[in-house]
Amino acid sequence: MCLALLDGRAWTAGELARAAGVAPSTATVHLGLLVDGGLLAEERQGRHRYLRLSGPGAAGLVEDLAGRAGAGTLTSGSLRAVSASRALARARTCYDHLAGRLGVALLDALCRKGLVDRQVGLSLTEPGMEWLTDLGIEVPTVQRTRRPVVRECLDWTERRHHLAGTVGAALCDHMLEQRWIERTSRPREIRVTERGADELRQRLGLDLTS
Amino acid sequence: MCLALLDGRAWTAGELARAAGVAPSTATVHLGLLVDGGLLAEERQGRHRYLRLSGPGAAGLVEDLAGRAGAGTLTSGSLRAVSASRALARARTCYDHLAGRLGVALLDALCRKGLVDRQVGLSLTEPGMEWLTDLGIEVPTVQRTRRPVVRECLDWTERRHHLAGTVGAALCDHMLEQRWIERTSRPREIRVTERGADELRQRLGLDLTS
DNA sequence: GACACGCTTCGTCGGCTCACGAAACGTCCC
DNA sequence: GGGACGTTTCGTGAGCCGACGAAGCGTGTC
Repeated sequence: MCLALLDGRAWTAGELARAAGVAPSTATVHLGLLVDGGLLAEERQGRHRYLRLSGPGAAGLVEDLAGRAGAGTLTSGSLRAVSASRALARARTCYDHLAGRLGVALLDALCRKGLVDRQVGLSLTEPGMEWLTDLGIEVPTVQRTRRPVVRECLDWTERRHHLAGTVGAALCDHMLEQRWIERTSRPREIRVTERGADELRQRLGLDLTS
Repeated sequence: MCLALLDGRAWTAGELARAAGVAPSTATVHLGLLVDGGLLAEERQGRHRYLRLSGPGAAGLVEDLAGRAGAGTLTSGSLRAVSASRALARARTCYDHLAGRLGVALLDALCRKGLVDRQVGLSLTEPGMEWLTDLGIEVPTVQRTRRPVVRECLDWTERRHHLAGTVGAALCDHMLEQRWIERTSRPREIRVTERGADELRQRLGLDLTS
């Protein structure tokens, strides 16, 4: 259920129960514990109980645990499940930023262009800030919650890092808004649009033919 | 046992069993699982089995979980336990860097002096690199393992961040070597020496009278 | 108002987890 | 070699965990 919630959206208790393959009553208990423990936040609307990860910290913890546990279980199963997981490996959202091969390639490209620096921790360079401004993205500064502006997040299909933090989230938002990418019917899956491929090639030298 | 191992040193299986208050046979099983899971690394020497956290990533995960679970349990108990935990709250090591009020104050001072920047993630500034060189600390660059040079680590007594990463570790090493601080007889406890207090005041304007 | 629906509460039960002690093994030190 | 010591293996047992279904509650819909 926590993995399902990594898509960053709020799910109802019933959806999570179905996703996990357990009875609704079972889900109620577990979700209650997770809320009590501060990992999930809930919002009640009518007869629905919406649940989401309580914040980036919680998402980070789930990512970390998932990375260690190895989500290798996803790669086996029915044909349908396998092809779905292949699509997810290609491009997906991870909480509120991009993941999968696309996410990893994006961070690589940003580093190659000198927009993000990996030498001393992960940091946004001066050109990087300009590049974001050019795109119309307001460069976020560190806020109350102390969420890092740029952060590395371990990608558990690629086993390499992709870009998280407020910049990762803002970039993902922007790409969705400008229709460089779009969501498919499946929860966390992402598809790069024609326009997105062009923009990424021009702005970052990123070739997505693979 | 994981919390005990956060002191960054290797413990024997028996020590960990005693620390956790379980039978040696019980500890054997659990430690075996943790090693299999990749969280701990082991090293056998004669009849001893030494265990340590497998790396900074593992330490980070334990820190994160401990922070969420709230180590509030430590603050109650016998008088002896309470005074021990007070000493730990004052200054201790966390894996391989400094924690407790000292650790938090150190990071604050570094930021105030402009040696570390909190605005865009956490990063080491140009003056910060010079400051380290002046101390005789070679400024670490990002290495194979991709361990961040500077990283924020949530301090679970102070509920604020202290400095981790390779610089946090190097600084802690240096302070021990130069006897600015020294270990006490208790596992993770640290005491600031006279000399250390002087140096910290002069170099960082850090006053430790509290 | 009746009904469908989503969620929750409660009671129950199987099974797994985790603890222990006894015994064995290997190492180190007389 | 003998004995102390640290660790491991194995068997056993208590207890908790986590699952379910039935029943109940509140909300939305016809």
